[in-house]
Amino acid sequence: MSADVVSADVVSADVVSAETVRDCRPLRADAARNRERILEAAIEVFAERGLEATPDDVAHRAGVGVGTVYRRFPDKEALVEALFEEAVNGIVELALRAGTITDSWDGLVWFLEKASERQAEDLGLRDVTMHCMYGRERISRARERIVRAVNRLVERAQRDGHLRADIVPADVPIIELMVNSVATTTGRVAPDLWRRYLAIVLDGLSAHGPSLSTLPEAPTHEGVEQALICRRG
Amino acid sequence: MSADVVSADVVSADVVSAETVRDCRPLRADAARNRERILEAAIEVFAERGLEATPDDVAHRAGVGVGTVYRRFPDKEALVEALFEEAVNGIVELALRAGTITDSWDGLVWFLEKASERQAEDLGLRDVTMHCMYGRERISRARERIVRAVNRLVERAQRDGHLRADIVPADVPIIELMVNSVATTTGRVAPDLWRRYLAIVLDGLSAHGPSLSTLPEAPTHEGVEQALICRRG
DNA sequence: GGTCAAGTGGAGCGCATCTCTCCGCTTGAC
DNA sequence: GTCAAGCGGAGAGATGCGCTCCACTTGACC
Repeated sequence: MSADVVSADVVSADVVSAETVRDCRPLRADAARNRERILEAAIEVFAERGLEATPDDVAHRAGVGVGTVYRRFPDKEALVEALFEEAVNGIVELALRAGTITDSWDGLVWFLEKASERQAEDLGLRDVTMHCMYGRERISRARERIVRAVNRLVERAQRDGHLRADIVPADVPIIELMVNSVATTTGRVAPDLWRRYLAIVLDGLSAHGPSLSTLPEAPTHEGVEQALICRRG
Repeated sequence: MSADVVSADVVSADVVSAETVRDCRPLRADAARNRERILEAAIEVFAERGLEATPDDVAHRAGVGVGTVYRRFPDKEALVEALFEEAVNGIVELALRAGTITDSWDGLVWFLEKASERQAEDLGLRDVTMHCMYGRERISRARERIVRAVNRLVERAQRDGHLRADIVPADVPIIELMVNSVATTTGRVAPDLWRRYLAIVLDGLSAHGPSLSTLPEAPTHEGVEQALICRRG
């Protein structure tokens, strides 16, 4: 890949991975401005459409050409990593903060709600946390930290007798998967509907039985039908 | 579409939709045999890969050429409809039979389990029942019958005080969506894992609190990780 | 103001993947 | 033996992807 440029510029060839150029020579003013625009556009576009959004979409939203995107980021994966390392670390932080909430059940509930909320708002974040494949290096390390923090949340809630004893930490990602699937499918029609099903699942996880607190707003028959029509293959 | 054949064969042009030919003139022996092979292959292929399986896949599995498939079925949708009308009606039947089970809660649980089971075994059926888009004519009529039968199941279970009063019939397809998403994602690694999450959700739906019956086998951390890696985009 | 590396835009390449057609060859029915 | 019916499968045509290439523009520095 970089081998075919060697003839032109031998010295800088191995340093020039477009991302690291940033701290070698300062970008020209217009280039720096465009870089910011690209990042902002990428955040929006990936949040709306998930990782299936294309670099062309990002470029268009940023008001630049695709070439400009590829000048700053060697490929799509680099762009995704640059964007989502922070966001995934945000989830780690949620899990850690949840551990500081006094009531262990409240902590677990708070984590599941906040994590689902972020993933419902940002389909790119959902894809990055759920489907591994992207971001081997930095992001998957963050994923491991999430696992450890979630382990502690689960064990603590069980020790306190709030969470059913037959739940295991590995249930948590599956539960998030279920809630995500609702958010993905019904998001356009009813952006907060997933909360209702998270509440139902939480009642099923509780060692004390249903919370008896009323569920979030119910879906309409028409709304559900509309949401199920024409969703992504 | 059929307009450009007119010059060749005016008289039969409007009757000759390849599906209806069956009851005009009997197929030649070998053609009839191939038709059966195609249907059998299609059942297998769509069950394994869902509606994203291609007519080429079906032809290959049946040991015939694609042309032969298109000779019998005018297009992919016709093939899908021919296959799944029966299967979707099977779901209607499940809902009706569930209504005859003496205990209304048991009836609802039985329906959700059986319906999920069929959809976990047959990804094509899952796609046909959940995503509308395919099979406007015959299949979507069956879907309406499912809705009516499910309404009755839900109302009966609530009247008897087994199902939480704040659940509505439209919750049922969403719950199936959640369970399906688990079956789809973890199916290869742990084909029965979805039962565990259906059980959790059912505990959340019950007006009496957790069933206290032990949950189906828990997932392993490794299994979950493996299932989340490399799934469909 | 002139110079030129740095930066730009977007047409388009190469690839993959779909659904479906076309046509020369084969075969079963009479 | 005849020939319509049936057959296989190459490939047309559409779509959509990630990414490259290069003629042109522009900001930074003298």
